[in-house]
Amino acid sequence: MTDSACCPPLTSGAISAVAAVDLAAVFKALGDPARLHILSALIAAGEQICACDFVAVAGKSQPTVSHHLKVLREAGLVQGERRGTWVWYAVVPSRLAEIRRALQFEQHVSA
Amino acid sequence: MTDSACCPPLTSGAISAVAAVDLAAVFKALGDPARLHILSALIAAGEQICACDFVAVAGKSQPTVSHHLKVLREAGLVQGERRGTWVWYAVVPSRLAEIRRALQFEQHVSA
DNA sequence: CGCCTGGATCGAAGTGTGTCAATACATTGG
DNA sequence: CCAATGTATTGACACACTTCGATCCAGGCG
Repeated sequence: MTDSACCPPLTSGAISAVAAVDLAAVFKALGDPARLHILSALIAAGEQICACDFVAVAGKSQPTVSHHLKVLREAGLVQGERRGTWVWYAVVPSRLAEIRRALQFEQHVSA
Repeated sequence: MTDSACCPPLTSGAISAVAAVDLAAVFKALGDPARLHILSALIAAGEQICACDFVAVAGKSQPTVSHHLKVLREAGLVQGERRGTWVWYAVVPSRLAEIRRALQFEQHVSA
């Protein structure tokens, strides 16, 4: 590294290693079209949606959809509630808000 | 599908297929800790950063960092400008704003 | 109780991604 | 023009991810 020419003392970055891994995990969960379709349907609906509908929404097989729902669940983006035979899913708005907040990355632009 | 019991006419979701693929691509670019470190450093700095610094920021080899910078570039998240021997990178704020907006997914909650 | 349906899990195949060593390209300096 | 340094590309390898068929688990219904 040519310290003399171009290098401010940054070196460690502004985000912690664990925070980076955590955030990356959430973004990775969002980084699939099928999962975005599911999430979009949930948000557009504004209410719970039966898991059985996501097969049509995502255009994927039932096991695949179940897998995607698990990923979204583990990312804290959706919540599943068993109601009799069916499982109803809902978005977790606070989680979405968190991510939006993270996306401005402490960009405290001096208000 | 048991239409009688649980299925509203959703079926197609609220986001188009192409939009889903596009958005997913951006989120995929954000879905790596090394890239988040780079982006975070850029935003925290609030100014351009020499590419040579990212090796320390990300803790990865020079080719790996170059690869990540390419991914961020192609996602429209950062911009590189060659200035003599070095290349200086800057974040693209409008792109970040776009993504934050997408994250509320047309949640026009009846305003 | 046995059956049926919705949902999750398992196993496997194919593809994509992160990583680095080696190398090529670009620009400055002698 | 050649050497030196910063950056990008290539090739290769290991690992993770998406996908689906087959199977298993759970809850209602005859």
